[in-house]
Formats: sequence, structure tokens, C-alpha cells
Amino acid sequence: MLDIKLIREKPTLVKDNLKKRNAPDKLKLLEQLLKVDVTWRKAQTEINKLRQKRNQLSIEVAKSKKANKPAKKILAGAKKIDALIGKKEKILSELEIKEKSFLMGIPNLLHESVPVGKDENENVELRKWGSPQKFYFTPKNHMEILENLKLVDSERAAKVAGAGFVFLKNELVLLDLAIQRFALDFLSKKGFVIIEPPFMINKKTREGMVDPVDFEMATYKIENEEMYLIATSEHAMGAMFADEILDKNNLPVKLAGISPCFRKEIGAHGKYTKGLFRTHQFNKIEQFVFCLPEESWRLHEDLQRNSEEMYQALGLHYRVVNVCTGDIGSIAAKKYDTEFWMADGKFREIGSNSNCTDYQARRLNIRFREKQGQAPTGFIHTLNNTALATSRTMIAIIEQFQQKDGAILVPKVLQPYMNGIERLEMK
RNA sequence: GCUGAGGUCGCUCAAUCAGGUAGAGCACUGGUCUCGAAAACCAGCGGGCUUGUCCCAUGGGGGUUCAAAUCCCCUCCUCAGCGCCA
Repeated sequence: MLDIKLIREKPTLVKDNLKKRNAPDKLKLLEQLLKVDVTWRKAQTEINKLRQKRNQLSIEVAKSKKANKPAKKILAGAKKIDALIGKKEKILSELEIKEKSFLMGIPNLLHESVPVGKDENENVELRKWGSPQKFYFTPKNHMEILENLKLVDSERAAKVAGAGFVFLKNELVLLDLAIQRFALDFLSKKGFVIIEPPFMINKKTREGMVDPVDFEMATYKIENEEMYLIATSEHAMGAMFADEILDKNNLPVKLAGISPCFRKEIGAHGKYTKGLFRTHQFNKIEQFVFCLPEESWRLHEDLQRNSEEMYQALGLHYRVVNVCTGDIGSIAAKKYDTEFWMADGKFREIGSNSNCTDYQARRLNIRFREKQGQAPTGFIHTLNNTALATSRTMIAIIEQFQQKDGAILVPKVLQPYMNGIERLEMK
């Protein structure tokens, strides 16, 4: 959510931002918002004046009663005004709801370094790291390899749960856990606090954290309860400090979340959905940061470096793209996607790193202050970046490190977490 | 899940029984004083807008009333005891 004051004072700034985002419908929304805002302010002032009158009459009633004088006349007048206020309040609250929903629909202001573009095809590649091994055979898709090694059972998973679920088996489970342990140890050394969040969130948290579009498409709701399965630990961690004021000297707060992620949407048109790439459930270690406004851009780069150091330690070939204005999503001011090389020669997303500036914090009401006892100075900034999502990291490992005999080489850094297993192979 | 007690400014509490329009202390900020600091004193210290002798704000939502922290209903959370259970 943007600051309504900023929109009032600098509407052209917001407008230019929407133009950059190539969002004509949002431009309309902005016009509507500005209109409603004027009406709301008028109505507010009008109501305030009526309330003032009523308050004055109320005081007079109290005075008369104390003096044992009849207050009938005053009461009649007050009742009239009261009825009028009631009517106007209804209108006002309708305006408020409208204004809020318009305001929520206005996306975050983009950082100047975000490339302008229509869609994901215009994301700008910043760098590549590593290279795929020379395959002296035709590399296979990860599912084929895993099925040969009997490390997954997706048919039976479909039977018990449906499409989009898998049974992981034996060493693949160990690999999944190893990736998580590796990421936690890595981030812990970098000063992150390890967090296992609630895997369900309530309505208020959902409204504060989940983009309405994502919600419709991706979120599971618990039947008969206002509870939702998290689609990422970010949802729970972001709301951890909702309505709180953090002391400046305790910032930044850096969290490493470990959780399963539950997502409804997997079959969107034209999306790559093979095997483990999109499933209803996967495990992920997530970096989440609360910080002062002046440090967020530096931390954005730090978070990116953390992820890349992990991919490099695993030996994975990847590239980083600066996500363009048409593909960035409404919450982020800037976003890097990291994409890993797959056996079909394409790069696909393995992680996503966003600086949300104060956009999330304003909605969640998370502020900071110079020190204890002082009034809050402003809203903090939030950032989130995938550390390692196990399913996609496993795909990368399997497809990039597959051998001619169908075995998979386990990256050295993961071996200690897997009882020293060096290869996943047929037994 | 049941019973009880609670939720008021950053913190600790008051006003609740009996409705009359939210107050104190601490902390913090600025000023006076001082070489400087402490103490003392003065002022400020939740949000809004059209900056007023204005409006809103007592976990959240509704109701009664001229008027609600206070009375009624719903709901969330915390603590204690009991019950149930990996």
C-alpha cells in the first residue's frame, strides 16, 4: 500500500510509475482513487462539524441534568442531529471502504534501475555463473531419472492426493533435508535467525501479506475456519511484527524461515509444469528482512549474494535477471530472479529476490523509532528472497549432475548432511 | 474444549460497580539553568483533516443512548486452573 499523502501531493509521480508498469487499468484506478479521496475528505469535514454540534449538545444535557433543569428541548435537537450523523456515517464508511480498496490496488513505486518492458521476455540478464557439464549423451529430464532410480512415486501420490503431489523416497528425502540443513547453516552463519513459522495463518495476516491475485489462485483455505495454509514462510514471517514499533538499534532483523509451502495453482496456461517444478507442496528456506529505509538497497544486494553463494557452493549453473516493469508484480519496487539451467537448455526460476520498500510495512503497520520511549519515525522496509526451494534445487542438481549411467552426483557441500552419500544410483 | 481473570499512549496503572466525553507516573524530545552533565522547572509526547475552543481513538465488530473505557451481544488475544492429546 502506498501513502495516500504521497498520492495526493505527487500524483504525477504515481502516474508516471503506472505508465512505466504498462498498467492502463491502474491509471483508471488512480483517477478513481483521487476522486473518491476528495469526496471522502469533504464528507469527513461535514461529519466532523455535525459531531461537534452533537458533542456540544451532549455537554449541555449533562450540565442541565446536574443543575436539575429539564433538558427535553436539547435532547430533541440532539436526536435530530444524531439521526443525520448516522446517515452520513454510512456514506462515509462506504467511501472509506472504496478508497481503501482503490489504494490497495495501486502498485508500489518502482526503483529507477528496473528495466522497462512488457513481460518476462524483456527481463534483462545481468550475469551468468558456471556452465553445464559437457554431456556425451542426451541429458534426461529429472522425472525420468528419478523414476529410473525409484526415488519418486507420482502415480501413487496422484492416487492418494491428486495431481501435483509426489512421494519422495529414500535418498531423495535425504537430499531434500540436506538442502534445507545446508541453507539454514549457511544463513545462520550470516547472522540470520532461524524460524519455523506457523504453517497456517489467519484472515488478518492473509489480508496483510497475500496479494489478492495470488490469494485467489494459490491459497488453500481450511474448511469452516478463517485459516489458510501458507504458500511460503514469508506470509507468516512478514506479519510477525505487525502493529509493532521496532527500535532502530535492533534493525535489521534477518530471518531464515523453514517451512513447507502449499500452492493451489499449478496448471496456469503455458507454464512449465513437469515433475517437481510445480507441485502443490514443497519445502523452502526463505530469507526475510526488516530494515531501515536507508539500508534496504544494500541489503537487497546482500540477499542476492547469499543466494548466489549457495548456488555456487552447490556448483549449479544459473543466471540472474533484473525483472522488468511488466513482469515485476505489484508489491516489489525491484526484483531479481535467479534462474537455473535445465536439461532442455532453458533457464527457469529457482529463486526470486524482492525489495518491497515500505509497501508491505505500511499495510502491516510495522514502524521503527530512534530509541525506546520515542515516537515512531516511519515505516520499515521489507525484503524477501528465496534461499533454497528444495524441489527446484533438486531438479537443478539432478539435471545438471546426471551421469551417463543414470546416477546423480551429490554436491560435496551436501554430502555431510547425507551420511556421506556421493552418488544417487541404482542399487 | 471448559471455568475464571484480564486487554486503556512506548511501559506501569487510574477512571468501569453507579454512563457525562480518557488522567497520572515512568520513559522520551525540546527549552531554561550549566563549562558540560545530573537535578529542578516549563513545554511537547496516538491518528485525521479544511489546524479548530475541531474530529476520531480504551484488542476488533455490532447494539442501546443526547452521550459508552463504563451497559448488552458477537469475536480475537493473553494469563491461571481444569480437561484432552502427539
